Amino acid sequence: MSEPQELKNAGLKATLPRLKVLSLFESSEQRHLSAEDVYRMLLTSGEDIGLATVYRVLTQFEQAGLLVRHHFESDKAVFELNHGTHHDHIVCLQCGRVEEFYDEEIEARQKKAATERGFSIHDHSLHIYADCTKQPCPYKD
Amino acid sequence: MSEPQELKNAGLKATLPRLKVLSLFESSEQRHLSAEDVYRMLLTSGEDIGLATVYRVLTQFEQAGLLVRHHFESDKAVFELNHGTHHDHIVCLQCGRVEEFYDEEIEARQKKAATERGFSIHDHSLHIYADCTKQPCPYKD
DNA sequence: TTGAATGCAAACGATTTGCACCCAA
DNA sequence: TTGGGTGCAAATCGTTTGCATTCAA
Repeated sequence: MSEPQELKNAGLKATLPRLKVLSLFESSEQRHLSAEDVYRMLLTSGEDIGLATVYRVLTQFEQAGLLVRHHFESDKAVFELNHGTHHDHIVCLQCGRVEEFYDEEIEARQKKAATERGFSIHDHSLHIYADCTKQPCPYKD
Repeated sequence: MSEPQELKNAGLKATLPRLKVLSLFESSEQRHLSAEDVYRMLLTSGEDIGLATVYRVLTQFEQAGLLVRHHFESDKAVFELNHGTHHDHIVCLQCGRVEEFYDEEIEARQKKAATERGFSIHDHSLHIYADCTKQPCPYKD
């Protein structure tokens, strides 16, 4: 499906900033991007898009279900394409490396613990904070 | 152990603001408090303590191991007394209710997933985000 | 006495918002 | 044409920091 069509299906006008942000996520090898990341990457590739617009577009994409927002214990939010399949994250607190994983048993036990305590669980990923054991950490923050 | 003594053991001078903040956590029925919460509760009980001091004291207590800091997906950090035993949290995104739990199997599987992917895990609690199923949510935010 | 701790106000970094201008439908 | 979208700058919000003053040891 074309990107303009993806946006229309999400109920959003196919404007230039939206197309650029969407294709950035679809082409970037980094799955998790902050607003600043997106803003800087767009500037670098010669686009003239304001930071406020980036924030607005990211929020709209989140509401439309195109992106998922995470916080990862840092001050700034990161976004990733919503590929529909639920998964959790392991995040290195030193370098920011993120790996995804899924464990059926963890999901089931989470759900049970929540239900027993009067909660209805969200389809919200767990974040496990850790340190890379590789020396040195393979990414810089 | 007396509170002044607890502070000294933690390597901190027993100043009035520190004593007040510590005893607030030890006497509050709410385990999880933000800096603003602490600040307002101190003001209410007639103490004259600056917000900046509250932030400094909370950070020092965290570094000294007296408190643990969490983010709980909201914009502001909350702190709880460090009672030494590791536990995870289930947080209602509507009302902020927090319940603690511990599941051996979840811990083991987390650790395994992390190790397999080149991470050394932190003793950092998981946060499970959910909605209260009780009507209405029993706490207000 | 004296360096550490505080209070206040200014500074900060991430994010949001008001408003005049612009563009996709 | 026209209402939503955008850029810019100013405003927010939580948190931190500089500095002169105060206090615990």
